[in-house]
Amino acid sequence: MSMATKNTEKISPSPSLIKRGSARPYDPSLTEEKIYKAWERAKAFQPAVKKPRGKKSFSIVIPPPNVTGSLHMGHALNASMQDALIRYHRMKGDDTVWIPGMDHAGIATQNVVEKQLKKEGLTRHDLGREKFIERVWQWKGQSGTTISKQLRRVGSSCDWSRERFTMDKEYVRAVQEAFIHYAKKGLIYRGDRIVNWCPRCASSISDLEVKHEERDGLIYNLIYPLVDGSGSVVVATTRPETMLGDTAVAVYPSDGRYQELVGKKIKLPLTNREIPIVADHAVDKTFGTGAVKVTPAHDQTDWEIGERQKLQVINVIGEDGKMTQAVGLEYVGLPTSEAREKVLQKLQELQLLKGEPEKIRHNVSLCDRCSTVIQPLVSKQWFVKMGPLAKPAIIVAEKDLINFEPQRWKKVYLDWLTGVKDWCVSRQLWWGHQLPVWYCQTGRMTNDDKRMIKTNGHVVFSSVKPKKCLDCGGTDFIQDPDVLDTWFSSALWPFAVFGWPEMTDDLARFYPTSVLATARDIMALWVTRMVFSGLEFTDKNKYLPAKQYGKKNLSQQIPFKNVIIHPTVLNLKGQRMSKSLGTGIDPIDLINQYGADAVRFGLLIQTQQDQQALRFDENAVRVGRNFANKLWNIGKYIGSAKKAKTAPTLFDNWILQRLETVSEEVTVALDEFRFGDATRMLHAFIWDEFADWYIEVSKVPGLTSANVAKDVFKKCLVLLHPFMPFVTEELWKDFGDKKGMLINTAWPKFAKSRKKEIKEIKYFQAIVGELRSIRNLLGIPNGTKPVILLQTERNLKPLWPAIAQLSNFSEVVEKENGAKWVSLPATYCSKIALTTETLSTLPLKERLITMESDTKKAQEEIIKLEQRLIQMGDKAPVNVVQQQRELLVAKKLDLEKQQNGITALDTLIKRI
RNA sequence: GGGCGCAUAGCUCAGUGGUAGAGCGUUGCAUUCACAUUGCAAAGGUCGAAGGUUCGAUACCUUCUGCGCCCACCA
Repeated sequence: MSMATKNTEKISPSPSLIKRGSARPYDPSLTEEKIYKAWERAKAFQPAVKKPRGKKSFSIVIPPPNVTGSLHMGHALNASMQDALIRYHRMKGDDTVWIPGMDHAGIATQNVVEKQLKKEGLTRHDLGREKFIERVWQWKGQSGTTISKQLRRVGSSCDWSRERFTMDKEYVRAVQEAFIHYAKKGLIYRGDRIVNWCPRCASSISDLEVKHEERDGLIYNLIYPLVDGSGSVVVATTRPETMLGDTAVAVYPSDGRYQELVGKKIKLPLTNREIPIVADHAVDKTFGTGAVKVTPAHDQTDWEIGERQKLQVINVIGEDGKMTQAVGLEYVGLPTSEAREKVLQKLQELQLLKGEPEKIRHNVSLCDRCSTVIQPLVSKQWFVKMGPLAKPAIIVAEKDLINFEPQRWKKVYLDWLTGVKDWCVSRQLWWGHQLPVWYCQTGRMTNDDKRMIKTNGHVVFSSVKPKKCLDCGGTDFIQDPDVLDTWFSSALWPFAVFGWPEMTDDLARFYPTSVLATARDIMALWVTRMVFSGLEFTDKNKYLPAKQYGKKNLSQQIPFKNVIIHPTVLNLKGQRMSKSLGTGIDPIDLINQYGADAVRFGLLIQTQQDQQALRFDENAVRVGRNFANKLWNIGKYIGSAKKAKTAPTLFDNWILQRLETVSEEVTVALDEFRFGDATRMLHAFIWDEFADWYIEVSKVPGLTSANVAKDVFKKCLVLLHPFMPFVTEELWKDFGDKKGMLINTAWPKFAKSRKKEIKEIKYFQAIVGELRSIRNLLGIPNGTKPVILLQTERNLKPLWPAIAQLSNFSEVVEKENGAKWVSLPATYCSKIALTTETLSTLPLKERLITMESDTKKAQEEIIKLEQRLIQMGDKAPVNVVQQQRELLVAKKLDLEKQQNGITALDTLIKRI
């Protein structure tokens, strides 16, 4: 490597790109990475070491993405919102922190690694648990940084020094602590329950991890003979093989057809068993024959009937999806599909099938992760009792101690918690938090571990292997092989990230958090569980049972004050963005193409209140990119102007007042989480008012002050920074205070505007607009700059140079100084006129047609107004009538001026 | 089956009991100008349908239609 190359590499940090006379347009790829690094170097994302006195804290915990995940548009939107809030509050001077991190995502991650193994022809069982977990950690190390890198690309100002992972040592401790606490409190139990079993994952999965799909199937009618030979009952099923596990036939209690049969017994075909006919309300008497076979072991509803009717439970399908020993030699070991064929064949032989099977479209339950058909079955699982936990979580929402945005989500939250069933928390996976449950192999237990508690059946709850059994002194323990549901650990996220169960400084300082921003699909799965976990575990950070659910107490324990449920990002056709469907867009591709500022801005500007879906339009990102470029060019232009302190002009005062208003509106919008409004307002103000009017006027000498232009621009950069952090930070090098970076600059305070100048400027703008229209209408070539005669209601003489410049006339005059003037159609001006000389060179004939059609429209409007006034009579409020009358007068005047203009032109044409 | 949301310009969406708005797209004009990732101008809408309330409804109420989402045990 030559010395020269080395030297060039050392040239950095550099002055701003503007000063280096950068090529246009603005190129985000030259700035974004450098700026992000500069922020990190400056530790700009970290709060002060100690909490500053008298400062409010503002904290957000990121919804932890799956460790194997990569950024999708939903994440990008999620991050853009959170970062906007974080940057805003940081600038406001709040004690601000944004905690990043990742979720180990039990099933999802395990599946990914299992798929890899499959390619090598291996299963996890070939490796064994330890090796397999090692392998998952390896994969985590490999892919786990992807999403955090991507979050950095977006510009997320997370405090990476506080990054957390749900499988970190400290976090594991929190999870164990929580489980053991529930156990001590008697909220944990183990039982045989019907669960959704995924034969492929070989694990139980929660209701929320099950998806439903409509499929075609066959429904068979089976004939069940009565024991006493007095007849038979016909039952329908889509899964004939489960009949081997039937332990009853159920009918609706008041169903006349079967009244006499209730209490009688059925001789269950293909088995030696006799099963009762029971009456249960769960039966729909209008469906099929009104009699239903009951298989408590393999159907959710049947399980519930079984509970009520005290029925026997016979497991006929095993965890491997094959028939169990319980069915007899003929079927044992058969996959359900084969067992079905065999059962049908047998029944056919016995003439116990009634008619041909019918086609039916029905819902099939599938595993959300691997789309395998769910097999409901009974197995031993650990449960958390939900009743006592849900109650306070319901109360805090009912008392509005949590603010949902949009509000209607409160109902969804409450509905879910109100109907919640006990939570099956055990999963038969290897990747996750292994249950802190130990089974004493000898029978006695000791209590030398503080956290060890005795339960029935020689079970010890402990984070470490117990040393001795309390009762029998046994030292032989086996840990339960199951792991906890991933959501069990995510539920602790808002406080576990701060070091709970230790009473850390961070926990005291940042908990409860300020805002939780998430997509709506994990409302039930996650938000509700964080709330009840928070209420349970953060009572003065001792996580003891909160005895009183008083308002004061609870509000300190709710993990967040605001829940923002943001829209799902869809594509333009309204389809879900999905990699597998090929309907997804990679945000990183967009960032590469347009820059992070553009992507953030483009996403946020498309959001609005109460929206449930966002149809992502790449055009919005282009708007963002163009806007960044516009800022860049404004910067170049204003930066080159000479500094000259002058007394504020009319235009100065106007733009300053508008700025105050916009500052206030943007601030309020941010406080109310209206990101779309905030970005739209800034875009409109900076582009349509500041650039198109103020800066254009500034090209006329003496009408504006350079220092005001700079001040306004500077404030614009501050206001825009939460949304477009990079380009604003880059420009700050030229416009900001020499001392610090924009990220640390104070959010502007605003004063009420007086609005006097605003009316004046509006009038000015209307006149310029009218003149520009006339230019276009008459087809005056751009190169031609005629003199124009103008008479206006207000005295605008000082602004004439500006009017001339902006509407592209050489000069504005007010008196008919000898030349021959022809009046033109006008609305805002009392009189607009051009010389015959100018007009005679123009294609007036064609233009007249357009003008005449315009007058027709005006006439129609007048008629409409007149009719409306008649209709109103004296029934409408006086002020409204008055307003309409004034409107009518104005319209009539406009029409008259237009008609005069047309007549004048017409005369002119005839003369020429 | 229960619940929720949406329907306004070609597209994505604001909005209001009394002139229908933006961005993108389209059309025309403009390139020695900070910016063509630009500027100026313009065209474009029975505000999903039907009733009701009202002097007046795109807006408020009811029903319907279409689309989307969530929850649920239909064999």
